[in-house]
Amino acid sequence: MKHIADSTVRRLSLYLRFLEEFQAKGLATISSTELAARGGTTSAQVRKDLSFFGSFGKRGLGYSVPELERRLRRILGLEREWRVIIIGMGKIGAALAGYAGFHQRGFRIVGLYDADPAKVGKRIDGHVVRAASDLAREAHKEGADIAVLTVPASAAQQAADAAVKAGVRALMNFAPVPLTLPANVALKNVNMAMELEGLAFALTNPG
Amino acid sequence: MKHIADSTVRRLSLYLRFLEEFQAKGLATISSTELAARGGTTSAQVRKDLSFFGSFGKRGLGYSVPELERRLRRILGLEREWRVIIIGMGKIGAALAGYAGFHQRGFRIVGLYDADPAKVGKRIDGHVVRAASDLAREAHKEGADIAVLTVPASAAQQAADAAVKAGVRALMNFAPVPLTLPANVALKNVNMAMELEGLAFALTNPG
DNA sequence: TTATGTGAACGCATTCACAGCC
DNA sequence: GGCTGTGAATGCGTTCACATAA
Repeated sequence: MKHIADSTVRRLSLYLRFLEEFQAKGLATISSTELAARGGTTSAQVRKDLSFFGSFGKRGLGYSVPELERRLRRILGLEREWRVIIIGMGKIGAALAGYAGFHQRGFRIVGLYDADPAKVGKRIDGHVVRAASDLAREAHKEGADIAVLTVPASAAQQAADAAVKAGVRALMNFAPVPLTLPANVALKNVNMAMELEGLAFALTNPG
Repeated sequence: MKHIADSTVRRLSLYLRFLEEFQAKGLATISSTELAARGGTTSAQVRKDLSFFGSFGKRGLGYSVPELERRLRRILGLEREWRVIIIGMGKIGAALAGYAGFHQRGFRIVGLYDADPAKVGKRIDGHVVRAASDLAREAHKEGADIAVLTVPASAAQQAADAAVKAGVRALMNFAPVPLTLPANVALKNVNMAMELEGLAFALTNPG
């Protein structure tokens, strides 16, 4: 398949959210213009985004809400369940363990890990925290697909390596360090402080 | 000033992190090539990013680490302290209240808010949680610059409006809804579930 | 008439390549 | 010689505009 831009994938996620709302309202069809208005983009953008994956609409009418929703689910890979582990049970990690937004989207937490013996064995949101040293073995057994890294920067690369060894093929990294990974492992960096810095920049350089 | 791309600002934040590391190692100068290697980009990209703001380097030599660090701080608006409030003391909000990464960067928490009376009055990381209904008055008094929104989707727009009324000029929104704001208010949306969906897409459509 | 699907045009971020300076 | 700074070239995502279909 043609390469799809990151920005396109983000918008597809957005469209899916809006479609769920429209679905809940009982609307049967929706036009690219309506979807665009809801998502702060343009109708041409919506049509172009969808056209990468096929022709789902009816000319003169628009898109069938339930059908487009189903198509987007399939495109985004949300028709199956994804098994997620979280490594690092600090505040952010523990908060994510109980984040409802994950579960709603078919992401299932199958393991929580921490290197601190004081935390190992404790229960967080119904999961027993396991020792980081058991990660490779346990996570492999659980068939983990995705790992969320909420460990200190100094431990991030090691944790990532262990996750990869356990068969994880995608990482969401909250640690503020660049990770080195095999080419076939997907990576998404999230950095709260950097987001705030973006806002500080916007406030400092208005316009 | 010329318009600066979002992606450029992100990289500037990255460069600053790396400069701090180099500074800690006692290195006096650094080349665009070294900075690029550390940040997963190219030397031309580094030089172009910096050139938007002036000429900080020495031909044949590179950049002075402490000077470039200072310059980046100024560019990003990190020479002053920013006053931050967090609205919504659910798990994510409470976790962010204690996130060290904010404080290290000069972001100071000046208020925590929640609509739930059961939470109001409680202490979280040294701050007393205040009633959301007092937001406009209190936040104004505290001179809040930035608000972090960690409320349910249904409450997000209302909370955003109250924050703006209190004089906040930048919002970091964790709620999965598009916000409508005055043009002069900066906005950054963060959505964990959407990030995970991006990984699911990458796993489903490899290459 | 209405709204999709898409090639073409556009604009902007990235990369190239080299002149200029240390 | 080494590395910056920057116009020029490139590549790519977005927007335009219209042929096409309901």
